[in-house]
Amino acid sequence: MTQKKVTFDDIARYTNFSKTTISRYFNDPDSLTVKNQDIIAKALVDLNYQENKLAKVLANGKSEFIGIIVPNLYLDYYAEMLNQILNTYEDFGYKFLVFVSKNSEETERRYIQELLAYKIEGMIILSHTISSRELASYDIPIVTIEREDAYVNSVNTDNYMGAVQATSLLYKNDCDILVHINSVVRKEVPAYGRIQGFQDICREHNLQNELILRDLGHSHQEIHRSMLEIYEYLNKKYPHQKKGLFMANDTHANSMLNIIFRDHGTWPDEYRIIGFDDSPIAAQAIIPTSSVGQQIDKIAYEAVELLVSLMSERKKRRPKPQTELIHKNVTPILVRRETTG
Amino acid sequence: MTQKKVTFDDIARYTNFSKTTISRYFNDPDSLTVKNQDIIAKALVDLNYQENKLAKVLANGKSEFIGIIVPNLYLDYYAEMLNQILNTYEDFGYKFLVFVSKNSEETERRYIQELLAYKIEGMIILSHTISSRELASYDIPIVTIEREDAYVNSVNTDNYMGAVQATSLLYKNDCDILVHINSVVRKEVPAYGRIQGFQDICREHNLQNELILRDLGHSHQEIHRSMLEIYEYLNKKYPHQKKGLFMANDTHANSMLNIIFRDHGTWPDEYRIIGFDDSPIAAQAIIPTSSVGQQIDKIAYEAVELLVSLMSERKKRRPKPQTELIHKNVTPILVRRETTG
DNA sequence: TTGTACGCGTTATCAC
DNA sequence: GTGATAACGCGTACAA
Repeated sequence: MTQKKVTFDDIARYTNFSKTTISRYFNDPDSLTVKNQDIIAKALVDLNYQENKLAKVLANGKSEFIGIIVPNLYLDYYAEMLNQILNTYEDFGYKFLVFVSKNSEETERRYIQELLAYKIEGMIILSHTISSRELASYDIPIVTIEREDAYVNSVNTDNYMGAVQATSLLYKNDCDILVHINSVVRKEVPAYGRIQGFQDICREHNLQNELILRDLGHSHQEIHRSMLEIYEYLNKKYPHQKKGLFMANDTHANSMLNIIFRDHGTWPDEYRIIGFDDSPIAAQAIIPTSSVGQQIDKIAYEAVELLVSLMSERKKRRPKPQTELIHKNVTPILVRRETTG
Repeated sequence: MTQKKVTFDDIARYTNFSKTTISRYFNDPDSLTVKNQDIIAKALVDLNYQENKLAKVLANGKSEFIGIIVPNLYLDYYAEMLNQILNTYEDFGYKFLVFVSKNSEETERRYIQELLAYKIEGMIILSHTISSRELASYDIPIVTIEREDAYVNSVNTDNYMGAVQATSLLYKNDCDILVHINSVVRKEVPAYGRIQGFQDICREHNLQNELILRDLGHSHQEIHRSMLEIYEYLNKKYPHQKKGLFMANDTHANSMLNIIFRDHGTWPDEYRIIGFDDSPIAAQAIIPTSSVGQQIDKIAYEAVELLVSLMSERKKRRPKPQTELIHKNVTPILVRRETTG
């Protein structure tokens, strides 16, 4: 049996104050005498009061909701990012309404409508389906993470710097040939910087290098097959040369690593390998794998912090419209393990 | 500049209907003539109406919110479970407010209060900190997943059956000695069934066996160190015997697998190993690892479905109080890979 | 089929 | 320092 909720009216009646005073007890307690504060405090426990934030929202418009759309949660990167975002509740008090979008623009639009219906004050977008131009058309503060961001605020990893670090490390490992293996990445996506960084360093030091960009598949099996093909290709093309592999992520790196290791029965000097993200798999691999570690905690915090500042501006009596977009970059950290010297 | 929102009143004025008719258009459209439906539909786009579900909730009490508390998201198990739970939005329409609890009872209670303040209709609890007895004291439908559930409804994996399958498989692999390695598990937790199942099968077939229960640590490093110790211990105690290892999860299994593989340079016939959960790591390991796969999608769906039925009952004019708790079991699926014959 | 009037639980404005 | 009273946007008897 759902017991009927006790409201400010009940408390007011119980304490012989007015509804207004009860409200003030919560929002500006110091405007009451200490004595009266105690009276109300006691009444709250006596009556077992349960606050109703929805009524509050209706009255003052501040939902303290942030909407989130993530592409999935099976990639460790997104799971950890969501984790870190949710953790910011302790710092900012915003609650999160989370949707997982499965690559359909239409469903994603539905999700956004649903979020707007719940009066979210801002959005954090990690999915890639809807263009930033369309996102910007919603009249609400938005921060994206690691996706095309031409028309919206964003926080991204400095992919270029990450690639520079990774490539330089392979270079210092005296590799004869440097290879970057990645799927086809659009120029507008921050991750494109990984390709640029790789190329720039290779050019700068005049290094023999090869860029392998193609659809590598998504399932473990597909990726494994792709890596197997590439492995054989590299062995044929660059026999007895020391090959330095800069992989697009740690899953790819692990797959390639396993192939090499099983083929040799050990970790051969002929190969060097470095992944991206510093996912758990990098540390848990048969040979702990070097990786460019994204500072997920920092990215998440900065994204929420930025969004909070935008939302706060909105709540002011005379909010200044945002004049120019903010794009923050977070520098990745190179994690050196056993797959590089 | 936040444009002021258009409400039912605006639409009513624009169409010369009353507020009530507009409301009916949304909640019982067939009670209007088709012609009038069209008029209102047109007005909605003309005025660019944006529904406000919070006002709706305040009026009818149905928030369509479900609160979730997960312990973390770095374990693949929880991430995938959350993913599957969020996906049920397409089936049931409930939105999810998610909190990550970091093992403090106090913060978890705060989270629950916050959830209640937003008028959630039910809760799904995956964290372990608060006793089911206390959870039951909240006047709201609750379903837990894979945790102590004496006083609440729950959906769990049939851990006992999983252990039976795993142990039987090792037995059929002609192992001389079966070992179950786990942390210390309380009897009240569903996962305790893994220990029972292992023991029962060993007794039944009169198998030489050993139970290693101890704190194995949480970080990758700690786990690795524990596994190393256990590996050396087993080699010393059972030299030249074929050892069948039933591990508590795939992370442990992978750690042990790597140790064995690096020690031998290949996968020796002297060892058989099987993990639990069928996490990605099981397929991505240097030797694809056999595992007892939890049907996370099914568990998630059943949990939400059960919760929805409980919440629906509540919304009826004369809800029947729940007389007895419901505990559902989902049978795990044995995934055979290369670490068992 | 449509409209009137009030309620949902809180905040905001103005008065005292 | 405290209290009336009117919002906030929608649902729902009850009436017409």
